[in-house]
Amino acid sequence: MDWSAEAIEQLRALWAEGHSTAEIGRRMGISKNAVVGKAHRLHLPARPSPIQREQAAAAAAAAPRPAAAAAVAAPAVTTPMVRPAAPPVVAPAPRAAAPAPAMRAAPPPAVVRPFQRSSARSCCWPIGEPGTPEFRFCSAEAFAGKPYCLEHASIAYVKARDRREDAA
DNA sequence: CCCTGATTCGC
DNA sequence: GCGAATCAGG
Repeated sequence: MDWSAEAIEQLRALWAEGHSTAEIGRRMGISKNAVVGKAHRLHLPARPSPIQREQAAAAAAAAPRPAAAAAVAAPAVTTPMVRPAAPPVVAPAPRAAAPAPAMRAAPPPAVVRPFQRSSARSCCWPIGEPGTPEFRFCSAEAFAGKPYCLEHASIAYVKARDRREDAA
């Protein structure tokens, strides 16, 4: 896997959209290990892993402060709709700064058609982290009725293999 | 057994 | 830097 700028962009985009590492791997034709390894090296915001969640929970149980205990006891508001649930107040984890990546502000760079107006023909490939000020869309001229420019369409439309998440 | 993500470590 | 192997959990 040569991690070209596009590849990294795609990884970032998919990661920011909250896809599982295996799913990202499937889409990019690489292993989930490659995905998670690269993500780690890129210092992408770690999403709550089963393991860490358990460890945090164990830590919470081990050192139950009143406030934390109350938080745990409470139904903890509603579960976010996005799958990678942000580590809520419940976790007094040392890695507290978990930035809750999931925002789903970005159109999935996949077969799903985002908000493509018939008149709008600028590429809506997401650039940057959704939710950050830097986040924007490519906005280059889109390619022949597609929501993306030629460059991004080439990486957006990937082999329709086993995609479970966006198979709308 | 399917899945999840993180870390390790030889390359 | 890369990613398979491995770990650790659901």
